[in-house]
Amino acid sequence: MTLTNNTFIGEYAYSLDSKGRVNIPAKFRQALSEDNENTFVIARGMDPCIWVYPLSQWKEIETNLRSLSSLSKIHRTFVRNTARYASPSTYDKQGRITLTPSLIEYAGLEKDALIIGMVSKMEIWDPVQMDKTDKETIKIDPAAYDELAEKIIV
Amino acid sequence: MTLTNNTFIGEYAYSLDSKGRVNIPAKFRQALSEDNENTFVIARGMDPCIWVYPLSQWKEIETNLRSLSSLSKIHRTFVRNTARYASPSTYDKQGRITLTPSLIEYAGLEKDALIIGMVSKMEIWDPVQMDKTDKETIKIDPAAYDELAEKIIV
DNA sequence: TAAGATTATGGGTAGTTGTGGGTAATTTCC
DNA sequence: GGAAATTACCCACAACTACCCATAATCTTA
Repeated sequence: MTLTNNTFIGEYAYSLDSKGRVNIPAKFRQALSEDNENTFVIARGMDPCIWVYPLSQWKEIETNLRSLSSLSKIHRTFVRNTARYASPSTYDKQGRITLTPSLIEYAGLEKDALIIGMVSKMEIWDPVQMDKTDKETIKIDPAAYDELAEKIIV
Repeated sequence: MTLTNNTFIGEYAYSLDSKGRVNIPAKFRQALSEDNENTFVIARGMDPCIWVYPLSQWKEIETNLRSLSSLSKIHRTFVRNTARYASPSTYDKQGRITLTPSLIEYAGLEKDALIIGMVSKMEIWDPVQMDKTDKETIKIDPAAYDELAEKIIV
């Protein structure tokens, strides 16, 4: 059952094949609205993982990037860092997208790949990196969550 | 897969041949709208790299340059620096553009050339220069950078 | 429960892409 | 005006990628 268009939740374990392809969970594919043309945009995450945006979502980011002027050094750097590692990827008849060697290396992917729904996008993790990050998460200051409480109701 | 007309993202490693030619990534060529007539305009970047605009985009820049008054010294300098080293370049049947010796020298290009999508234009870098610039990026004010990220990455 | 449909994974192939070099046309300079 | 140099255009090959098919495992449905 699909919840809402372009909304992704849940965790899936897949494998990366020798050609750098990973499956996109069927549920996520079904959640993708028509205007995305079966296409995602993969990019570097803030954590050591790959971010996967629906095409339409990425286009919004592109629009915002266009508003930045290259006269400003920090703007140039930001556009470069954001666009540089991004690449569109249409899933094939079997529902797989092809990852770039650069992103595979960045995320430390080898054989296994965890796909995690992040509501508006998804993340692809190497299980080892995920474990490591999970352990660090415990260290997060509870006060920070208190602050979050003001913004969001769970 | 082409995202939007005249929009460039991703990073590509190519080589500069003995005639000063570099390949333009096939994806970038496909993204170029018809009215550009297979032509880009190459110019000095603000960083030590070459900026490559679609012809139509460059025409807009020309319009903006026209609006700057020559009474102001900083305007004069800016217009001069921008226009001086700019030159149109149409790609050949194999998809390569020819760079000018002046720009090759400015960017410090030798054998390898990195082509980076900057959304509305692209950049051509020597890998050594790119590395150097990447390392300087660390010095950028994290607070200002985060603020940008919050605005741009939806 | 059994048959059919869907999903995850592997591999083959034809067309595309990147790179090198060659030749004819054009420009430059004496 | 003619030789030299430069530029634009063309061909060829190797590497790669997108697309296709095949199979096994899983889920759905009657």
